[in-house]
Amino acid sequence: MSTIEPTLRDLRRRRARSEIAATAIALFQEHGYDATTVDQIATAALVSPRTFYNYFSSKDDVLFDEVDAGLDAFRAQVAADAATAGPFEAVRRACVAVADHLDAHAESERPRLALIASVATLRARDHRTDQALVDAIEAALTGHDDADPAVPEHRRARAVAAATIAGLNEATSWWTDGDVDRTLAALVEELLDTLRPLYPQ
Amino acid sequence: MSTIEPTLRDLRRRRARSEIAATAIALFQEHGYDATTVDQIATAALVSPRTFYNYFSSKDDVLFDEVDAGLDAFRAQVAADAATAGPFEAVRRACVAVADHLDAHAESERPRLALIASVATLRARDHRTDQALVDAIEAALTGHDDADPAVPEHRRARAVAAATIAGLNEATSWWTDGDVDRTLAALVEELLDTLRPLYPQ
DNA sequence: GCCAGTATTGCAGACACTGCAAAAAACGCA
DNA sequence: TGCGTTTTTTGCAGTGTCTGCAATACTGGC
Repeated sequence: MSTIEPTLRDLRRRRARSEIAATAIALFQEHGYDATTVDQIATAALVSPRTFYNYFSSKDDVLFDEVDAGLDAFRAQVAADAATAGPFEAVRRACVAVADHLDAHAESERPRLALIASVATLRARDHRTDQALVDAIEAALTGHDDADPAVPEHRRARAVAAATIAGLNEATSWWTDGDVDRTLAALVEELLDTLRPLYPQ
Repeated sequence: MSTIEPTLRDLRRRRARSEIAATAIALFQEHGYDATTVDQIATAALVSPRTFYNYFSSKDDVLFDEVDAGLDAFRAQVAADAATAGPFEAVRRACVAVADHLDAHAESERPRLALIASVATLRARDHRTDQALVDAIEAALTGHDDADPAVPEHRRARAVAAATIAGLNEATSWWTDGDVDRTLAALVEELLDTLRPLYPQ
């Protein structure tokens, strides 16, 4: 059992998965999320509706295909930089890295984020991700992976973390809506500058 | 047509509504939100399932019956106090007022909030309320009801508003979970003290 | 006691999603 | 190449939320 051997079956499966996702997103863009049924996605992707659920646990799952990977990267980078550069710098770098990525893929990411923002169930799903991000920032501030809210210091850290993510979401929303003609990275830098006083030092 | 005449029909209707809501919430507490079907709620409330939807637009609507009224009160109080006492004080007073109310009705509000926090679709619904609260704080900071994100000053205001609400949600969550043995009002005061540096003056 | 407006209800149907078991396909190996 | 095993795909039946529609029951005013 070697560690890396992408079986032919795995490749096949991965291809099918991304094909279904691409089909679904295209339909969402064209007709809207609610107006697109799983049956339509399946038909367009040349599989049975039941097979769709073999690949995705729900209709909205299709829009959050790569977030988990990105989340892990964020967490790792924050944790790594926090030790050497302090929490604020760690958060700043990780956030700007994400922003750079979104700026670079604005063509596809903007409509995707707009879609998420516009549908309640999708926003709910996004909330889970936000919680994970808050956890990461909190850990950078406290040095612990699990903070006890009975400790005032930890409460403060978590509040700052939550405030940061909330602010970032606002910035992302401006960028997504095209309300302001700046890169997301620039908006994120500006936002973190606003929140700077909350961080130590 | 006088302005205030609660018709007998209206009273009837209001009573039916709150009876269904009470029945539903009791069932949610006992069996959990997901494990409770609309059919069960209707049966327990002695109405047909179809009638349930005459009173509530969805299963989760039942848990957000009075929030709109509370929201209006919050908005009004913030707007009123902002002019005389400044944005921070206005926000502080309004938030503490809400917290006091929740502390006073902890018996019923704590499980209700716990329920909301534990179910994704309910949290999504809560998000709408949060947006309205952010709007209210933003208005207190900018003096305008609709802020244009193209204006840096407005971006800053909205970011601060979003950060505040996010922090308040964290505080509420600690209180709801019973992780920390303090009143919500105390936690809210503490939180706003943390966020104080973000507000003008 | 009748009439108009309102509330309640049943029914059929759309849609998301699940469990189960059969059919089809892919794979490994001789 | 052919065969048995494993995986994948699929159909089917069913649950649950929610909607539109039309019939029925009811209420309040005259």
